[in-house]
Amino acid sequence: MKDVVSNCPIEEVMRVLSGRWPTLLLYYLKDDTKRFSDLRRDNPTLSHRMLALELRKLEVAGIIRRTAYPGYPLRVDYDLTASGLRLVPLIDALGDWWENRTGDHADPAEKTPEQLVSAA
Amino acid sequence: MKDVVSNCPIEEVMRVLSGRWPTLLLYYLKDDTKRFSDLRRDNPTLSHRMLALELRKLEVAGIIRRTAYPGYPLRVDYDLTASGLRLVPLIDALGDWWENRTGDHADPAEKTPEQLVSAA
DNA sequence: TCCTGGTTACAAAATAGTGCGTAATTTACA
DNA sequence: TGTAAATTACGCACTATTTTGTAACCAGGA
Repeated sequence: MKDVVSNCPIEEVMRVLSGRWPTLLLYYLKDDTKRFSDLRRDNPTLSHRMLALELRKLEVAGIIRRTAYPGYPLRVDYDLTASGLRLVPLIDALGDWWENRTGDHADPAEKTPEQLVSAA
Repeated sequence: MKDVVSNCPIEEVMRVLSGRWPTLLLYYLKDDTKRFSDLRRDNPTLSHRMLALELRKLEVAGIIRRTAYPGYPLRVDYDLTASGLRLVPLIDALGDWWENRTGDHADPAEKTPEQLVSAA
């Protein structure tokens, strides 16, 4: 089951946004235009292969724009598209939610679990 | 580099939400309380093992609540916590963004790419 | 024996990292 | 003047690591 076309927008966004790198790259590109080598320097734990793959994925998804200039040495710029920019606050909202989420999974039950049992 | 503690909330949410199942489960539990076996029936492509793993991950993250009743046959209910419910609209927003994102990655450049080159 | 909700061990599959190759021009240097 | 070396953004093949699936096992009562 490789590429199941989902027709569900949420499933599709998540396919693009899942993983460590997409949101990270989003943030590196949020305010600036960056080059491939800039992004690599920005975080060394991201291999050039992954960077290339992720950048392409985000480009195809219309989140970032790739601008290649002719001549050598090569030169390619990356920045967010208008859509990409609109995505940023949504991701921020997730971050805020995470920070402010209550620990209500540990609270004194509101669902009459009189016969509640501690997990196996 | 196994479990890098990120201190970045966005990185942390994405670690929980990444993959096919988290958001799907969120939707199955959005309005109803479900049992393990319900969720399995709801979508057969999710293996028994993965369901157990994902449910635990979401529980630890405070997104869903697990309620186990004593006695056999076993009986365990799952539903969203208050935090989990608050997460739903944020995920919806992502879905909306995806559906309405413009194809501006293909538009007539607004960034003077006079010497633009088609990608390799 | 079946039921439910797991867990574990092992195998298979998907995903990520490493290192080499490449292109066209400039600079380095003898 | 000729040539070797560096530069940048990848693609590719091979390997390492991680994730996921499969199947078997458990508990204890009906």
